[in-house]
Amino acid sequence: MRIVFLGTPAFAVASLDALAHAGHEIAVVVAQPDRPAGRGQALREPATKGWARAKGVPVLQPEKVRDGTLARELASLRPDLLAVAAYGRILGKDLLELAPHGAINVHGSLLPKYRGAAPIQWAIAEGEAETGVSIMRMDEGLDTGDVLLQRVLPIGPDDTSETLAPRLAALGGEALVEALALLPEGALVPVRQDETRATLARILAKEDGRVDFAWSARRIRDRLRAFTPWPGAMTTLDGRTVKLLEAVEDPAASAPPDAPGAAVVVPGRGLAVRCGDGTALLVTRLQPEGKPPQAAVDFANGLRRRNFTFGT
RNA sequence: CGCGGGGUGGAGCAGCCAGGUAGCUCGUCGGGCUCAUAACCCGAAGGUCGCAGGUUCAAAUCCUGCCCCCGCAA
Repeated sequence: MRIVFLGTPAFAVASLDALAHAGHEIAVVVAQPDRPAGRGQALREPATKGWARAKGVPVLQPEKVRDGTLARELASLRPDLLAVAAYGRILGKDLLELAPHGAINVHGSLLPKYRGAAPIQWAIAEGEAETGVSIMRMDEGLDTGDVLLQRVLPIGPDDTSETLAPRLAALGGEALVEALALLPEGALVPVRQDETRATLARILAKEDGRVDFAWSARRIRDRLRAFTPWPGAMTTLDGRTVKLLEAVEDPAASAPPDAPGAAVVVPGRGLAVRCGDGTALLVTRLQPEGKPPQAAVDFANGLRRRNFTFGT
């Protein structure tokens, strides 16, 4: 098919690649505009734009998608279908109805759960044992369209968003190609989403990374995995930010029983931190503000005390 | 020129502001203790203090330039 692709980050690249390898024609890639990013605030281009440049596919990066300009431009390309993966904008009716086969979306969750911008992260944060991808027919809502096809993927106990996202993205690409093969035959049955089971995976904010040691160790670790690599899991010590990079639930619960956040050095292993509900977290790797990532044991060696309290 | 922290034996840090003695917690190696241990005791090796200039009798420390790492912000 002749496809107009809308997508921005690395997650979308897997779908692009899958479509191309399946023999579909990518007429144009539509991505979010380049944004200033990184130290020194240089412009950073979306991952999909990089892919398109490498393949010689034209790229559009409109600031506005609802003023009709984009729709007219895309319509002139006479696509069979709009394929969308993590584009980052809600599409209007003009775009949804632009192609004969409409607009098909790849979403990184088992809809209706985790609708929205950060489905992969919130699935991990909620401690899910499995998630998946959904191929859906888009409507004007936020991930509310009828589901055409779903594929399940287990979440490993040590998975982070960084390790899970590529697998989910690849699975999404496969599912998309499969759906497009079945679509013209009418072999896909659109299934309405059960609104009563819908949840929202809202976009992440920096503040989501702040750890509250009144939570259980399990919850803190789930969020740490979910928010890796961004926004991470951070706390403070003596007014300086400390990112927690790796941690496990501490069965020995060797942390001091006092206040949440109270920590003690466990020689050779890390830092045991008191959490909520009588649990403890053994932090094994962290990164102090302004310093490179380091083993928690090394961090402890640099401190001149054996116990202290995070969150201060 | 967006804001800021930092480069000191293998690791993480102190020392710098008030120049002169290389420190701390670990790791490594050797020895000891112990049923045993990531525990404890004794001893040892290992450092051009990021690089280059300057000031000084004397620079990790003061001044100038450069390189590299990182946090924030986006």
